[in-house]
Amino acid sequence: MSQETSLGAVEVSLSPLKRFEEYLQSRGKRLTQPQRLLIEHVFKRHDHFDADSLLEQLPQRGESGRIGRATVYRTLNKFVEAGLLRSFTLDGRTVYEHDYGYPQHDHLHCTECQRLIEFQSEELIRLRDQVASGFGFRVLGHRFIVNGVCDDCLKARRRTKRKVDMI
Amino acid sequence: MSQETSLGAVEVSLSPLKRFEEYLQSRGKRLTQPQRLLIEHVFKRHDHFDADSLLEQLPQRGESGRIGRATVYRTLNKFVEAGLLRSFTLDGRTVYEHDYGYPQHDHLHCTECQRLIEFQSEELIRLRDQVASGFGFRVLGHRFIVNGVCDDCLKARRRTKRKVDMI
DNA sequence: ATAGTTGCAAAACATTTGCAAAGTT
DNA sequence: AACTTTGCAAATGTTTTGCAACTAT
Repeated sequence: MSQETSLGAVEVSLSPLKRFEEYLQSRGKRLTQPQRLLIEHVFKRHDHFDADSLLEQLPQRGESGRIGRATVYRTLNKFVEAGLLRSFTLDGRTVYEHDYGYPQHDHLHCTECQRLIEFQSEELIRLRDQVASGFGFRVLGHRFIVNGVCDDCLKARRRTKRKVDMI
Repeated sequence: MSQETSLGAVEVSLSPLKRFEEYLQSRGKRLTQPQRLLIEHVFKRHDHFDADSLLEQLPQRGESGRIGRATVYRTLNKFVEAGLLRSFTLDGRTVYEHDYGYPQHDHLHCTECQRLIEFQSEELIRLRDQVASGFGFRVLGHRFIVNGVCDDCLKARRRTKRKVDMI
């Protein structure tokens, strides 16, 4: 999912792994090696990714063999259920990003370079809740994606403009 | 796409069909019976739908035979390109709604009954553009979907509450 | 031991595409 | 006639599922 702009972290009491263990225990589920490896990999750095790119990044030969595609999908779903990750759809594929320990935010999506720029706006939340309450609607969440062209791509366009005009 | 709440129409000069004909002519494309039938069907009433539900609603035996799934997909794409329809993704499927002759708006999505409630907010647009300009980002559009539980479903829940509590 | 988890391959979905036949201009 | 569109079936791309083997508790 290439480049991105990210916000600062937020203080949390438990590590993602601990948080996940709690989630699993509360439902009689089990923590396994593949899950441990995935959680470590996913929380190593903040970025946006999809199941397939994550799969590609995984070591093809871990000590406990390779991690299958199905496991990646199944585990990502668990992470979302556990509140570790948040997901949304972009061009037909599911994109994941950190949720646990990361502030609520929205995105500017550059349709040229695919970059996702994060931003926070309390005003948006206020507006959302105000609109919803007008409909007697109980808000559980939202997704707000602004699409357009980022600064860098606009600059690149200007740079190329002359050449293009000359054709 | 079941129930919904819709906003009023907006004055337009041309009918959707005329508008589409203009679009086609400007690109040397052709208007056909299936397209005519689809445009008529789609603009008969304002609602949200996906390619498959539209296909199901079509008469299985028109005078010119049946309309195939591929044609529905291809034609919907043309409608979007022509600015007649707008589309967004909901739970992995593409949802369409009127764009031409209909005001810009956003949605509250009830995750219980799947209803889509439309609302308009100029403030949202202002906020969006303000945030974007702070990043030197050129806005082309956005999608904002608030999910939660609608008024009706909340009421239904309350009605059922007692029974549930007694189990 | 008892269940949940894995990896693989197959299945499930939504959508797109190749192609010959049919329709439009 | 020239070229676009259609319908079908096959292909695509993403995500899910069935199942036997494996693993955590």
